[in-house]
Amino acid sequence: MTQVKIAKYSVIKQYICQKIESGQWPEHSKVPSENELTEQFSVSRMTARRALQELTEQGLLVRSQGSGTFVATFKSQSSLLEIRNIADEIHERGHEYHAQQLDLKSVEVNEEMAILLSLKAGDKAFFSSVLHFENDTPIQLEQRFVNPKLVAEYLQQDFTEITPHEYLSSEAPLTEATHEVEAILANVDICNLLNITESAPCLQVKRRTWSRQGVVSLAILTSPGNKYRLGSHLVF
Amino acid sequence: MTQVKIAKYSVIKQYICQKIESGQWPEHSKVPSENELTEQFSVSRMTARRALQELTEQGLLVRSQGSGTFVATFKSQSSLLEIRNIADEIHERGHEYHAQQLDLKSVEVNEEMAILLSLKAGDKAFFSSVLHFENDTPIQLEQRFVNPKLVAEYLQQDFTEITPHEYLSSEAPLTEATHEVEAILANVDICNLLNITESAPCLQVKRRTWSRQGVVSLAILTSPGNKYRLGSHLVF
DNA sequence: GGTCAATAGTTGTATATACAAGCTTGCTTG
DNA sequence: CAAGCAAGCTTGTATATACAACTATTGACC
Repeated sequence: MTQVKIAKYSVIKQYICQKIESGQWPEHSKVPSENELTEQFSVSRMTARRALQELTEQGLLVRSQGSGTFVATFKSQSSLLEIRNIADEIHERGHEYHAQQLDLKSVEVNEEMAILLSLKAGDKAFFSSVLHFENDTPIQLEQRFVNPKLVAEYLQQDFTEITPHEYLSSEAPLTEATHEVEAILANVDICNLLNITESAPCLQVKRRTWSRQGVVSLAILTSPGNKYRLGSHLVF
Repeated sequence: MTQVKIAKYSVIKQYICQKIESGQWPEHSKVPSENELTEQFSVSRMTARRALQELTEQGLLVRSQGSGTFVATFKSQSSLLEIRNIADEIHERGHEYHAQQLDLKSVEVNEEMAILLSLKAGDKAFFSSVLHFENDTPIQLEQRFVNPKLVAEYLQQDFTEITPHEYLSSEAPLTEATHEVEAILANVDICNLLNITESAPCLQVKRRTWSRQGVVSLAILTSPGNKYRLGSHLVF
């Protein structure tokens, strides 16, 4: 029996992450200062600092000399990869953006999707489908499959201020996701939705998140014109 | 006149980066230990450590308790984004990989490419084109445009152990790159090269690197079957 | 009431130290 | 010669301390 020693700074990181993930510390809220954490966990300031420092580098926190440490916003966290937030980009082009909810139902999953959602083939999954428009031109069809275990949690939400799709889109901040990008020819139904000919190539992005397992997103972008942009960062 | 104070750990980072970028410290080579940097720069161990630590988090170095710190390999650096290194993936599928150099010539650039390469439209650029095969099936056409200013440097290389295309592929480790992914229908020439029908959709990835500006890569992948995979990482 | 300065609190940088944990090397010992 | 142990190096964790730089608040003064 080997006792795995857990580093103190790692315990503090876990603590802070749990607070953020559970929503107890919302975006922009102030995080305990280095001195407060020092007292609370009976560690030296450098140890407390290390926890805050690393979480800042991971994009969960934002620090400002003189003012304090704060929970980062979603936007600043998802600097690398984002299928969905196309609204900003469209507005930057000076165009109007709006979305239309198409489906919100229960469907039987096929074999591949079953594996991705930790289900058995034929099981029911929650399905949400939204069409995104740029100036009344449909540009992206987004489909989302959700493990029904998460739907219970979903139904407990108060939807007066948030749409169902928005809730399902709001993965936890601690998102580790894998994306698969593929060029496809869409089927008839999708072509009609996106108002394109059947020979037009489309970009399909499949996204699996790990922190909130059981959610798979599928985005189909019309092309050409719609590009999936990625930036990697390496500066200091 | 304000004097900008430069942190000591930052100076050490710059020093190490310069050594790696210039090739003086190749992949896998050992980097000075914390104690050596402590003496060399007359700083405390914690300051030297911070430089190594941050460069490790940025993926330039790899550290191993007990053995030392080493320059990371390309592979471990490009954990996020890589157009080109499909060979490994093909081998993992148990298939054979090989590549064929098609072109290696000078071409006039169009307006768009001129901007990307900091040239004027009609200027000459260096052009390299390589076809990648999986079990004798062409799966990816890769085209590379290079600013002629870099070609001088290119010609000074010793090509006994490295092919021209490999050299042009070996961007500096400090790569900040932007990728644009798009679904397209390839033109006749490319369809012939990739041995696909003209109605088959293709995935086009355009990559611009910033650390070695003046290189633009264009990869065209046949589809379906070829996916462009991305992973984001957030673990501790 | 408005302006400015002092102050307290915050993060940023840097040092010196100590011990733990893992790897490498070389020497001892059987 | 081989096995194994010990020494010495490396990085990892943690503490205590000091000062710098920046911010927001407070309070005094005009």
